[in-house]
Amino acid sequence: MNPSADGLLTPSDSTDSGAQQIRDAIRDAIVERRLAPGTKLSESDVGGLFNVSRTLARAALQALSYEGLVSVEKNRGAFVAYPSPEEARQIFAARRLVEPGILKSAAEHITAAQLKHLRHLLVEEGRLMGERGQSARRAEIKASGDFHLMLASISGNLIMQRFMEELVARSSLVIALYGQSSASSCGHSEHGDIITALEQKDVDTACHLMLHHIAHIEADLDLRERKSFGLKEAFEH
Amino acid sequence: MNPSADGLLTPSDSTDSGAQQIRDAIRDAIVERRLAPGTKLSESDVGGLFNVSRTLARAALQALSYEGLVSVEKNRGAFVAYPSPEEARQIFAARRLVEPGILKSAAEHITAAQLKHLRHLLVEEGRLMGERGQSARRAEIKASGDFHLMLASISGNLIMQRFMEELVARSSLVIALYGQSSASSCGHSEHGDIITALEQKDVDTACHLMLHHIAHIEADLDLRERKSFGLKEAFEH
DNA sequence: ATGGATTAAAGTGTATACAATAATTTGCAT
DNA sequence: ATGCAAATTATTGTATACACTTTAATCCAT
Repeated sequence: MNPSADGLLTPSDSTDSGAQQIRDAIRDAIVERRLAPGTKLSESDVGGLFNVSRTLARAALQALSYEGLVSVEKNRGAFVAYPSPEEARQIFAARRLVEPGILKSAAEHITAAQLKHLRHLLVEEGRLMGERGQSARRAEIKASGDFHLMLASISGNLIMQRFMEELVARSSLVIALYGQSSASSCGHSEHGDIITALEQKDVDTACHLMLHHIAHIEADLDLRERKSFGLKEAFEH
Repeated sequence: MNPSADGLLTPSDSTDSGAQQIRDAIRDAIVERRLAPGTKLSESDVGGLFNVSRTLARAALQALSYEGLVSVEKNRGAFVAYPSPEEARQIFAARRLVEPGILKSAAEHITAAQLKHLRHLLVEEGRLMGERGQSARRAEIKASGDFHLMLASISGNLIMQRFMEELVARSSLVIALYGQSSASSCGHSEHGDIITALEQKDVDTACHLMLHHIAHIEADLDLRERKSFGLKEAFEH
């Protein structure tokens, strides 16, 4: 039985090539934090939820494990990834390493239309910050990531784009686990500043702002080992 | 029937968890260029070669497609990837973007033992350059990549390490397709120079040398669209 | 012979079936 | 009641089976 997965996923009524679809749906659920880290994803449950056989469910889970969003343990099954503090540090180290370069490349290629699109994403993000409720929060989380992904897309490098997709998704998991201030939105204005620097073709400033921005997100994390003690320890004293 | 796969792969006699093993074996075969770009990898053939069912063969091929080493076309099957010139450019752009950062991080963490290990890899690489024959060539290709992977490993970031593994493997495919001077070894001395710079804690120089090195490899490529025209066109005039 | 439609073969997409492993429950002795 | 062992259940690992798509081969008409 998996009560926590009830109604969490949205099996889209579609005509597509199977596993990919399921993978995307589960990924969205993880990134938007409808599925908590550590949640068991049994093949039968996943298959049942999407009305497919275990074969496809398994393929989807396997795919997600390559992205680092799901960890599969031999003979034990798949779980929503539960990144360790060290893993979290490495994820953000990777972003610090990579995002300035992406930004630089994006600055070289960016068109007026794309700049407008970025601004559009920004106001959308702002609007969601104003709204209240679960679904607005989820949309906000996604929007915040989309800003970074849009930059990767503008950079014109598909490989870096896919890599950033992985990093952004995993970041969402890390923030879900270790984030403190519920305001994941704190970085909103920083996004705006980066766009402004881009508009002015000031790449160095933009990169600087980006590093600052990532540092801000990281600063909101409490990366102490969560021992996840069970019942007994939890109620001692 | 797939004659070209005959005797190319080495089904290791092992006790492991199935698909992973097959994936690794095929990846090695691709990276060491025993499998040419475009080669069809049918699920039955792969399964037969490793004495497993299509299920596992398929899983392995799927996994390789996530790494960009194999491309699977719906209802048509899996093929050793045949990167386009544009894809090739993006792979090397990604390396230029990422490797200086990795090198910087490696320089911060490197120990004396690791430096020694790097030097050891270097002499091994040199030794292989001297030898003659297919298997030496393959080993040399692998050794050349291992230098870059070792740096990623030293950087201490598992995520960047895995990313570099993907980039190095795909680079091998690109060189197989578009490389001109058969001497993939031309970069050997440059590897040495980078190590020397590392020894002297001169990170800036090391990064510079690295960028130069990557540029050198790229310069040896002829990135023109290969139309791969068939028979008729090939014999017109 | 050549071109095109039809038919046969081969291969992939997905579901199901069976074997092996891990988790859970039951039963028993203390 | 508590702790351990055996048996039961559930879940994963892998193979096989069947449906569907693509590719190749065959056949006929021109």
